[in-house]
Amino acid sequence: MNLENLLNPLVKETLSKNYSVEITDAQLQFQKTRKDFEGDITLVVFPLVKMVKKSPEQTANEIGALLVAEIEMIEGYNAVQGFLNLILKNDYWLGILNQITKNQTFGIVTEKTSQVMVEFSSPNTNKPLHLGHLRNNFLGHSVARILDAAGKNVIKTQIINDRGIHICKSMLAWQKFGKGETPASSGMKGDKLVGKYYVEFDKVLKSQTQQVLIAWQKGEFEVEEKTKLEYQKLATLLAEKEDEKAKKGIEEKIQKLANNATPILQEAKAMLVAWEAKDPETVALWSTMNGWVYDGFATTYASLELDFDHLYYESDTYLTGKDLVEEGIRKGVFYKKDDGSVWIDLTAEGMDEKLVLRSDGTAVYITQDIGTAQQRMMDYPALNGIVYTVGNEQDHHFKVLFIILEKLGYSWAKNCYHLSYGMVDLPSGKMKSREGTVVDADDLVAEVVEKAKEMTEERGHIDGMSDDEKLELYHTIGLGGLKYYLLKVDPSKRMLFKPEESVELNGNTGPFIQYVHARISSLLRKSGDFEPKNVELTCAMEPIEREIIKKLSEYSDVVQEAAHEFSPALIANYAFELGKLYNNFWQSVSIFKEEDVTIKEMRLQLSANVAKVIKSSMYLLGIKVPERM
RNA sequence: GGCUGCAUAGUUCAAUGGAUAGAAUAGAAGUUUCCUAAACUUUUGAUCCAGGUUCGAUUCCUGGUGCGGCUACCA
Repeated sequence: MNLENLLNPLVKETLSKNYSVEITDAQLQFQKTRKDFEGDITLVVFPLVKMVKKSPEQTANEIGALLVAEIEMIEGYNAVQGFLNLILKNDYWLGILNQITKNQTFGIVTEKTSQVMVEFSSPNTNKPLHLGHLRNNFLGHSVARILDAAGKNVIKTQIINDRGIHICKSMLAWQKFGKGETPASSGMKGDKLVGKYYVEFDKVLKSQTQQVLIAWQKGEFEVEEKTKLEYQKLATLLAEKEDEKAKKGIEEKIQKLANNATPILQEAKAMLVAWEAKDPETVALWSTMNGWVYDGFATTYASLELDFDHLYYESDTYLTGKDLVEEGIRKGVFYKKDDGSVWIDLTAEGMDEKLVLRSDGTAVYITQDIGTAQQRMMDYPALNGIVYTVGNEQDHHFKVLFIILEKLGYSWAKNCYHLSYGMVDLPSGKMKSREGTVVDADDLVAEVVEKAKEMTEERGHIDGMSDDEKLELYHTIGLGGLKYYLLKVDPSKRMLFKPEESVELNGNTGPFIQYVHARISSLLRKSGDFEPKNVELTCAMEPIEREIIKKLSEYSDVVQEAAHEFSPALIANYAFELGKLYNNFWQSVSIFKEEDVTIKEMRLQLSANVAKVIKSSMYLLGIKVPERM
């Protein structure tokens, strides 16, 4: 029970009685008391001014006096402008502290009410994970834990994009230039090896595109008439335009046209068709190379401390998607064009037409998404919604997907939610694989762990730890810092990744919070006979202790709000604020030197509860907290 | 061009329509006979522009400026 809910009926009753009017919830606005004022909670009196028929300040004073007289737990008040700051009795807060002490799972809803699926990561199998995937992974994994803490039965999943033109590109390049290279023969991590051939493909594609363009400029066309005419049209247009921006757009279209006309891309496309036709040789190569990638991913996920409950593979679901498209044609949701391609008309929804099946009959991205959603609902009949953790460049895609699902007649479509997050930018700008500015996930983790090692050794707090324990600690600190850095920002916003700040240990960082936990652990170890028990309600308290209990009491609400907003950032901010308050307390109040046993006991309880809530909140972020550091 | 998102201290981020717009970092000045100084204290410094709604706007609405994203038979 939070303070606002507790006070609401009491205040309502008091006011109704004294002013003979019904008070609505809209009129009763509570908010947190700002820290420059004394008080535990603040009533905004502007909505009540008309009722009392006095100035805001006079209204506040009048109501304040009334509440102190009639509500037991309120000890005093002060009125500043239209704000009535209420001060509660010490024993209220000590009672809260005792409740928190008793509750081992404080803030967490343990009874599960409904089932929800959270999808995150979902990489392509043609290249290794990078920084962008890290934000996705940490976000999705954390949101899964937050929803679980808020009372949902959560299934963590991902859709592995294991088929499609992208993996064919790597396969083709390996076939052409690989000379049989394997992870075993080269000592390379599987995902890195496959990624290498994807880059290789891109290089060849680029050079062939140039050749095609040169040929076209000379008037040599070895392509379909349609392409030739299209090119000539664009070339004429380009010559006419003056505007730089318009020119660039046309140039891009020409590039794309030439791209499509290259022999190597034609080969890759043929390979995709062969794969969909289940050509044995193609399928064998496909499964070998995907196997390499999965081994590589497994290593990365393990080091990131991430896990999934159920994996879906696009190769298993895209056919369901194709079937559903057929069904949709019969239902009149989709229509077929003359060339055989299948579309949906979304102009009524203010959008364009959208392709759902290519003219060659192969599936596109959204085809399998339709199939996967259907498959999931069949696998988990009790499922009450799917959360898709995917970057905001796909906002449009998910809008379309959800409309399609609805049009296909699925009632659960309205429970699908796109957890859209902003891109991660580097100080140098956008990450671009073509320009080699992509930050590799494995490299980044190695870097932050190494940095944590250096910093920890410098401090020398861990003498006597075994080598294994030390390695684990460095990993906990480094990875914790990285996760916190990526999670503390509002997910929906674009963020800037500054490498030197991601390994920082001071300020608003993961290690700062971990340090609070390590200190309290040390304290509790030294206190020896400490065990949780009730604090006497008559115990004296410092203002900072009151602040900490107040902050602790907010944890449940923060968890609920984070679940509602799908925002780990709220948890991160909360944990940091709690840690900061505790550090302030630590600095100004002594525990072991305290002679009053009751006070000493209260301070230990307080410390133990701070450690408990920090551990719990960091768990929701997927971050471990050490006993020593 | 169309659709869409964002704009807050030097920098990176906060702020259910409410008080004197908070933190962190960078800058300046301090704190260690005491439970872990990866800490703490003090201090300098900001709402893109112009209107509108409101008792009250960083927040809502309109227009402008700047920066992203989408606008693929890519995913």
